[in-house]
Amino acid sequence: MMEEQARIMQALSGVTLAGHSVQGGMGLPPPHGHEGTDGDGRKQDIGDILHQIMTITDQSLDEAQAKKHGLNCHRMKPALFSVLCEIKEKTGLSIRGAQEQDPPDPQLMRLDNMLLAEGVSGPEKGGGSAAAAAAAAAAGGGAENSIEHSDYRAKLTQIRQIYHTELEKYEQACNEFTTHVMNLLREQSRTRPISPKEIERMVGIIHRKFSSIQMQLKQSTCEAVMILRSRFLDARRKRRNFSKQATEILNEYFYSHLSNPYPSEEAKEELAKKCSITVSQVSDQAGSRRVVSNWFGNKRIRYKKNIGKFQEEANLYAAKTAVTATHAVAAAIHNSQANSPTTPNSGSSASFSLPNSGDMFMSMQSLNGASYQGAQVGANVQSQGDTIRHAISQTVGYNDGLRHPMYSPHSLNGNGGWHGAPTPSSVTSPNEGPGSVHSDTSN
DNA sequence: ACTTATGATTTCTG
DNA sequence: CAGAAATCATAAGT
Repeated sequence: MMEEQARIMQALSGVTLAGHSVQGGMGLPPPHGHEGTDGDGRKQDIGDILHQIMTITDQSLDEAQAKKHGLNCHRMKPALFSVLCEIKEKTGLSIRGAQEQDPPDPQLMRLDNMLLAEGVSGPEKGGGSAAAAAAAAAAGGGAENSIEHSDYRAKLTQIRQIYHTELEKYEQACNEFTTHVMNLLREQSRTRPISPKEIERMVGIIHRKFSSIQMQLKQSTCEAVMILRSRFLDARRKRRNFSKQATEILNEYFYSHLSNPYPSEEAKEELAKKCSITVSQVSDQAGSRRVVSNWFGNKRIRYKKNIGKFQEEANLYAAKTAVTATHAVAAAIHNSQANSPTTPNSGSSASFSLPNSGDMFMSMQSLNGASYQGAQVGANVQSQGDTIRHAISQTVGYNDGLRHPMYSPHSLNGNGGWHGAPTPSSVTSPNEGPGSVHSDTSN
């Protein structure tokens, strides 16, 4: 502080009359002479100077420059200067006191966090094209959502680039402006006292201003990202039919667990994996499981609503699984011939406690006119459990007295699950006919 | 253009 | 909260 003052003084003395450096004390008017004529003249003089100073801004540049020079050379200048120093010293305290620490703006923090989370402000994650290629390569077969994903990434990269450019621009402008102001202040410091604190404050103000501009940038960037995101989400929300393969897998599971088509979370996950329903997006896990849940929810209700319509499909998948099951069982039996085949477990996933093939068989019969060539399909139509037993009974001669493999009228309704399971018998003709009840009264 | 299929969402329910 | 049921909105088939 002291040396700064000294510096300013020095600079000043270089400009003004060399001899008149201010002597240590306050630069008040010299005490000699009473409040007489001399004093009045001086007062007048000072008032004049002040007036000039105050009006200097109203004048043209040249004029002002000239006036400034004049003032600089004025004999009273050193005195005034030190007075100003005094005043500043005092007011400076209050300013300093009033200067609150800028609180870390929560809004800005929020934006920063979001930008970081969105990968806009974070480190560059591989070039767009490279990333896209990687994504495409990774996905292999069903890469359609990866393509979308890379599209998204590309757009995000674009946003990021703009953001960074703008940010840099602002930064640069801020620096430029700061140096400019600093120079200005330095220049002015010859005329008026400027403490480093003041400069600091000035710089602080400038920075704050610029950061508020930056905040706007960040905000609009955030908005852009949000829009992009939502548009993407919408695009994803748009119905995309699953791949043939996926529906196949799901249907397989559904029909082979017809008596209890409620896959466990575990099973859902597995199914999701199998179907490569990697519907990216956050929570690949929960998300894909939800997708599977949706599918089963829809399937259950729609199946129940109009069994007839699903008959063909049911037969198809039942037959399919039956075949695989038979093979599996055959293999199993082959492997463990010694073991008593008390628990015929199929290789496929776990627990279908009470497979009641009755559903299918019966409802198939109840199909309106065009009954599906009964016997043959009927045999195949049995769901896994029965098929297995059947196969076993044929192969090994194992037969628990469960029920007739071919014809089991009322499924043991013991299986509570799948409650609404339309009792086949009552279904006689679940309103079939031409205008079958639209499941959805759409719109 | 209209209908059907189908994935998702919303609302309701136990 | 999971699942049923209703509903929405779009894809796909005609």
